[in-house]
Amino acid sequence: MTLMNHNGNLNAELAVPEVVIRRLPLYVRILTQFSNRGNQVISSEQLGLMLHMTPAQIRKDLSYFGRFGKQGRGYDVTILEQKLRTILGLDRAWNAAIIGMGRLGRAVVSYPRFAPEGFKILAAFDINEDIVGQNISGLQVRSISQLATIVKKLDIKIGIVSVPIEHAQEVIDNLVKSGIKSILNYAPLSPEVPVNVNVNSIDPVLSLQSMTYYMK
Amino acid sequence: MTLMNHNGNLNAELAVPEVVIRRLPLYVRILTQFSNRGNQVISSEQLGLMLHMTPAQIRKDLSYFGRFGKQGRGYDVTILEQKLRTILGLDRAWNAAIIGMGRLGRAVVSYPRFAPEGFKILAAFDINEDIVGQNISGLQVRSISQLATIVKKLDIKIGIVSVPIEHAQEVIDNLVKSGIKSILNYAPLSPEVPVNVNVNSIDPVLSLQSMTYYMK
DNA sequence: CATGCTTTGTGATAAAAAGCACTCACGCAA
DNA sequence: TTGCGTGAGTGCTTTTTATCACAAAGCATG
Repeated sequence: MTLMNHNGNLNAELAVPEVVIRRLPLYVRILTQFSNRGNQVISSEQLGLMLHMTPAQIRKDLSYFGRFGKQGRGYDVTILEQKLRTILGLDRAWNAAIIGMGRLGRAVVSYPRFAPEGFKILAAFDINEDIVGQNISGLQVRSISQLATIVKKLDIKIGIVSVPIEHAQEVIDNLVKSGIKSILNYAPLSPEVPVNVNVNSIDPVLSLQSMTYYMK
Repeated sequence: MTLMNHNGNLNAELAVPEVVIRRLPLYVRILTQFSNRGNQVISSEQLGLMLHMTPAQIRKDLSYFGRFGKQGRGYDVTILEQKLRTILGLDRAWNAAIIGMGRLGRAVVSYPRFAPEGFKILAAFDINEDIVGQNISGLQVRSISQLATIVKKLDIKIGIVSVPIEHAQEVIDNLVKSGIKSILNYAPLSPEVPVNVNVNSIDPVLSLQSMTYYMK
């Protein structure tokens, strides 16, 4: 049934499975580390070793996007890293807004690993009028009512939700209305969003709650 | 090949797929909400609606553990919640220790959703001697050298790793040596652990990095 | 106490993901 | 050059996961 091959495919670029996309950032990460150590070439076997996966899977994953390796040699670290960054859209910066500036929100904005990866939190919002107006880590907290305006003005593409669960769905609806298509959600719920909107939830409690199953 | 049926199976309780285990806490969460709203009965359809999954999948998942529903009616909310909690080991409290009391560690210990779910952070450790001895959110920060001793003394079963990536593997090795079998890891790496140890990583950067793929 | 409606539990089927194994490209060395 | 060793790319197979669809079970109603 004529599916895709490495580039230029008959019936859709939708064909790359989401699991594969979720693994690409892992590859990028290892490649960056490798390149920092001065290595020029890496094999699928080495990658697999570092990520605890089979070399075959890595090769398969990469083959969705092109032929990046050289037989008998491996992958050029720098080139592959660059290609994957481009594929993932990591060759540019992305602006984000955070909604919810309570304890969790404050922790998130001061988290030092977003900015170096090109994710810039440019605006902060809260529902609570006591918090609105405060300056937190260099961000002036705005009223949620300004969301749509600011999203447009600052070209914000990502929403980070760190409000309590009671407000989460409402805030997410607001983000969607403002045109946001990508949401990083810290609230413990499975939000309702249109199919063209992507939500990724961070939920350490769920992780703990499934680990306990194996502790008996 | 004679696999498991709902309880009492010929060749191993290992037979429940991990994906299923990871979904059970979601069911528990919805059941709790439902019961708080005073509902007595819930159907797989309602559950599926709230979690955006098919009713069939929910029924299949539950069928790994028993027959909890009544045909034509659904599941008794309270009973099912209780059963699932027991299956997951959530009918007791679990003691945890956190290693790394920098910014991230401080945020984690003050995160208000662990304790109510029965996860008690009883001890905090750090490598940095400047931090050791400080009192943070009611926890006396200890030297990492005391890890094994304290793990035994306080019956700690879960390790939470919030150290910078450079120290993460070393800290994880230490946890493993201390007898810890379950680790919640906030450092951006795929740690090396023995097969009988469970690591779950929380990594919001990876989430963002795969979402950008769909934003073009 | 039958009839109809609902929803479970589950074999069977389908879809998705992972892994295998082989071919052939490339680099190196003699 | 030629020959050898390594490792990518990829059809094919296997395994895993999700879905379908239906028989049987419970409840409600007259």
